[in-house]
Amino acid sequence: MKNILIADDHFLVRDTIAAYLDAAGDFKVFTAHDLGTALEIMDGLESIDLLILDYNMPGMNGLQGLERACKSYPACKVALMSGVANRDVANNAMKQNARGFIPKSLSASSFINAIRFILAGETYFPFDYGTTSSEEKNYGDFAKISTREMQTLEQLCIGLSNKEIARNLDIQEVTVKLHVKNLFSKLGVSNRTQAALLAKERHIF
Amino acid sequence: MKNILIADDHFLVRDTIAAYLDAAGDFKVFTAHDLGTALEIMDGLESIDLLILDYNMPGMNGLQGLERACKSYPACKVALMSGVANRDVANNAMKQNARGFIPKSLSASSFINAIRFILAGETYFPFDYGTTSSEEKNYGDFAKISTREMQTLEQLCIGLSNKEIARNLDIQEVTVKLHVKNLFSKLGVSNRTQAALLAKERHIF
DNA sequence: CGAAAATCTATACTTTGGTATATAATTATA
DNA sequence: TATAATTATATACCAAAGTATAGATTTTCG
Repeated sequence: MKNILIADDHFLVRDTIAAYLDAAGDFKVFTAHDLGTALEIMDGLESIDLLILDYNMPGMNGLQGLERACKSYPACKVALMSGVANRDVANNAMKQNARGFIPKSLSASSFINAIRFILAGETYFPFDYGTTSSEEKNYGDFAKISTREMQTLEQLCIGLSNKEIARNLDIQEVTVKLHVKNLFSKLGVSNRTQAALLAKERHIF
Repeated sequence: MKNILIADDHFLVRDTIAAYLDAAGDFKVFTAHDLGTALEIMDGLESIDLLILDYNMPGMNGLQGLERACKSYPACKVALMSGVANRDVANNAMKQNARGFIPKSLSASSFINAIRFILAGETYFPFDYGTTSSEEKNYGDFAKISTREMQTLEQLCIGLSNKEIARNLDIQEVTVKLHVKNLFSKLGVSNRTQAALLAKERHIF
């Protein structure tokens, strides 16, 4: 049973992956929402076998966060994960001590395989990733959902109205409507019920 | 491993109970939505140990359905289940060959116990049930949800709009609104998202 | 048959949801 | 420091959701 720590600031991405790994059975999964708390967990009781860091995450500062993690915990395998980084970033990550670069465009099964590969002591690097340095797409899974949008989604998932959400988040109702609308397009749904059902289905909340 | 057949025309009641029994582990659960299909299943491959019949269900015609089932399958234990029947009905059911009378007001754990009790060869009858013949309450679980309302709920659970539901059921939008409103009060929720989430949570659809 | 429940529709109304556009302050980061 | 993304707000508008009441039809069942 290997211990894996996933650090990503987006619930949607993080918890979906965590749930998936958990279901695989032979992993014990921990999560963090920024580099700071990730390193705190590393210092804690559990010995982590694999640390997966999101490239875009509070505290990362580009590849500085990766470097810091690699130096602080040389015994731990560290992989960089990103949905938007280009080939240059991936290459530079591997030049430091990263054991792998994981694009979020990976399928779920490929993802598991990549992780097993890295845990086995190999390094995982998709050579065909980002054929051109400046190529940047909107990868499969989800478009980036911001913190505030995620908080809004959380309240959508208990069936609250825009007015109630506004009160809870201490913002205006119009602002809630904005977040809600953006959530719809990012999730690919057309109303709040579908959004809530989708989030529940993927075990986000 | 005992075989149990639950016959109830309301998805909400039937499948919630089925799921609960299934989770208990030592039962194999079958379901039917009216007396006719229940008896068909009885004629089928599986030998049913316990048949639970809803008092209000297509084909039952009061206690006639119970009588018919008891006579057709004397080897099978038959219990009557109801959320609205009064003491008279319960008494008459026991006078026929019913092995038990199960009010829907029963708690989940009491329900399991009642079933084990009956399967063990005893008869289950709650003596304090319906202290007065004419007493009729709205019992715990759910108020009766009609066929049409259930169909509406099903479509709510995939996030459809009233207009879309109306088109699918080939009725007017106002009618859908009526069903939706009735669903809310029966489920104890205040909007369609909550209704969908509740139904999903209880694994109805 | 006759009473009760379920189903359907109509009209009318208020509230909420969802879209659009524009503006601005804040924060992150190259 | 300049640029981009996030967050927030305002105004305005239309569509959809939800409530209420009343009437009509059909089904169910004693």
